[in-house]
Amino acid sequence: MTRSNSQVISITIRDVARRAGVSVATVSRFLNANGPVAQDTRQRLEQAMLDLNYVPKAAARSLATRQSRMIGIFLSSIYGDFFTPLISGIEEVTAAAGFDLLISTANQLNGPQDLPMAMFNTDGMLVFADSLPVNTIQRCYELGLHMVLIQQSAPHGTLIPSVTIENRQASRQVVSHLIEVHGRKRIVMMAGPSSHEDAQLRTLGYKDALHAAGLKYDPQLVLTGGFDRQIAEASLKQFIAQNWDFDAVFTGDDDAAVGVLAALSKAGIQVPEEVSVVGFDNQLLSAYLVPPLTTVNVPINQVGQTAARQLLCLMRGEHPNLVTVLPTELVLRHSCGC
Amino acid sequence: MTRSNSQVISITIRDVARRAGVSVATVSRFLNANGPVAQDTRQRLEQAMLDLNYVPKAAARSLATRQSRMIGIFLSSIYGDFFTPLISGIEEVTAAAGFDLLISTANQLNGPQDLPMAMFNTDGMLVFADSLPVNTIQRCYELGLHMVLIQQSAPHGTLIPSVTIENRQASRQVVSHLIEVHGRKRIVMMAGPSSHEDAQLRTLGYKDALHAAGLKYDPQLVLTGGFDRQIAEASLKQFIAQNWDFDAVFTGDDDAAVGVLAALSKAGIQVPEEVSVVGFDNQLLSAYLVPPLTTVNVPINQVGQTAARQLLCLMRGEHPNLVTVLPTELVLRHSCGC
DNA sequence: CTGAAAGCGCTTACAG
DNA sequence: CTGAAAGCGCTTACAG
Repeated sequence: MTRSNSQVISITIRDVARRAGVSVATVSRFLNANGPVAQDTRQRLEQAMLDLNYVPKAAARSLATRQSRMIGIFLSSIYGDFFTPLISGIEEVTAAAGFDLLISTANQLNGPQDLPMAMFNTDGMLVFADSLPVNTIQRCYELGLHMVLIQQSAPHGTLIPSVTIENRQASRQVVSHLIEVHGRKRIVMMAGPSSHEDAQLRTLGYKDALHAAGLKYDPQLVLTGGFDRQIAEASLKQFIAQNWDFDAVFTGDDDAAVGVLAALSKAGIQVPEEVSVVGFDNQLLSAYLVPPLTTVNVPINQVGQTAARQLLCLMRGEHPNLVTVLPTELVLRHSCGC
Repeated sequence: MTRSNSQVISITIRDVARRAGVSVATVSRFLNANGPVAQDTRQRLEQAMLDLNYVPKAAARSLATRQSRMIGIFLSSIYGDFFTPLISGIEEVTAAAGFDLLISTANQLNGPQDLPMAMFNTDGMLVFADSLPVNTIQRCYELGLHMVLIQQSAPHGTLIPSVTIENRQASRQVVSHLIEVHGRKRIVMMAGPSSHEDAQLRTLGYKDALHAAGLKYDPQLVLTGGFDRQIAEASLKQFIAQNWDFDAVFTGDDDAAVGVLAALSKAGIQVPEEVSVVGFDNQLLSAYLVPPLTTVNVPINQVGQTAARQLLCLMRGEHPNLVTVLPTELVLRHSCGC
């Protein structure tokens, strides 16, 4: 490993200027296409950069422009099939606008505002539900940081744009489907983390459906799913062990549905013959489950795109939509009985 | 949105110095703990920073130190349950060392070396198998960029550290299990992308096992799985439609196994009674499949950690291990017949 | 169309 | 233990 100590010789804008016989100002103008440059000068510059293998230093540029060209994403976790399409959607629009992405899972909050310092050096940030305490969000807002909330509405007193989906309506719809089409009456709600706004809304939608059908709401049927395979499996397993009286399960998300399906299978309970199962999110995996999962399509990729666009808006000083609610769609497969 | 135009008033090291009644040099020393600072000076500095809400500008610091404190990760895609634990493992060690992560999926290669320019501004990069053309890797090496390869060995003529796992051996082992324990003889290989070194090695391991058992290698049994649910499902579906003669499937990775299980289920073929299925990777999901998947555990998180550690080594000018091969382990569940 | 010069906000020898 | 000053590599009015 003799090369491990080798330093990359740093080519600067001065080297390029010298080789092309112009000033650094001209090189800069050419680089940023923000000023006139004569045709033949262009040629020489192009050549010089190629010859020298020139790459502008981001740090110097940031310092001069006071922009980092980076956007931060705050996630509660990087795990889960949900985040991949979300990040992917975000990346599509930020990359097109020339921004890089700094991804941070909320595990090391060390800045003066309980934020990783790196975040202060981004041009804006995208904050996913529950990844940051509400008062931290508020302080960032007061400091004037640009940000957009995802799957969470703006804290009281702030005007932070947010992008969410029809959590409550869609939940009501899928549960109503269970009741009306499949005649289910004892429906278990495998609820997500109560601190998540979307989890709360989905549980409310479940109650709405019950109410609309004149079914009584039984708190005993509401279990802890945690948006998590393992937690959901354990929850249902325990439930099955002590009770038998249910004919369907609505899980807060598809991940929980994976756990529910596993628990049911291990207990020898037939899906959908004995028990219907429906999820939420329409993650890529859901079509491959056995049986294929009936769920609610959430345009996750689009959520990411939209949030990124609103943030870009904000950064440009334009007026983004304060609230965006994206539509969902019922995806009927086999696990409900269809 | 009156605040959208508001500028964050930028507090600099000079403001802190002024308020604490010292020079910027002293503030810097305090900040970086790389020089003596009197006890009472410390106190005043601490207070001043708090009062002013001071956050050092990363750009200025980078420019002065010529270090970005960022590490780049190059992935072919961000999709798949494989990458999450990988990134997570990487993050654990880089975060502890004070580095941020810049994640790049190889879709926009625009720098002079077919690399996103942002990558040149990192202090080092982690390159996952097949995310970068070999000659790009070579050029980066020649430029003296610090990097470590994951699941791919160093190109000829280079001394780039790489971190891989026992792909060939483990494949042989799991296929042998199918043959010896479950008496399988017509084993389909659902191969990964042939450009992936690990996919090639897994197919070699499959052949090794056949050879060792005295079974003849039948190229017709090698299908295209692409490390992908959908591709694998389509491949097997077609295979089933025209042929019936197989009693097991070894998939190049667990994702492909998901597709295989789906195809089998739709064709009404019983697993493991009629056909055994085994995967590779031991992704989180595999335990939740129906039936639970027999697979090979790959310490993905540890692969990430190790690669990150080697990179940190390289960046410090130390001598990292040129080749690290991490051990795997057979995970027996129900899909093979156990 | 082009250049000289100030400035962005840090760090780092060097002197004291 | 502390400060003055140069330097990191860009960008951006301003003048020509």
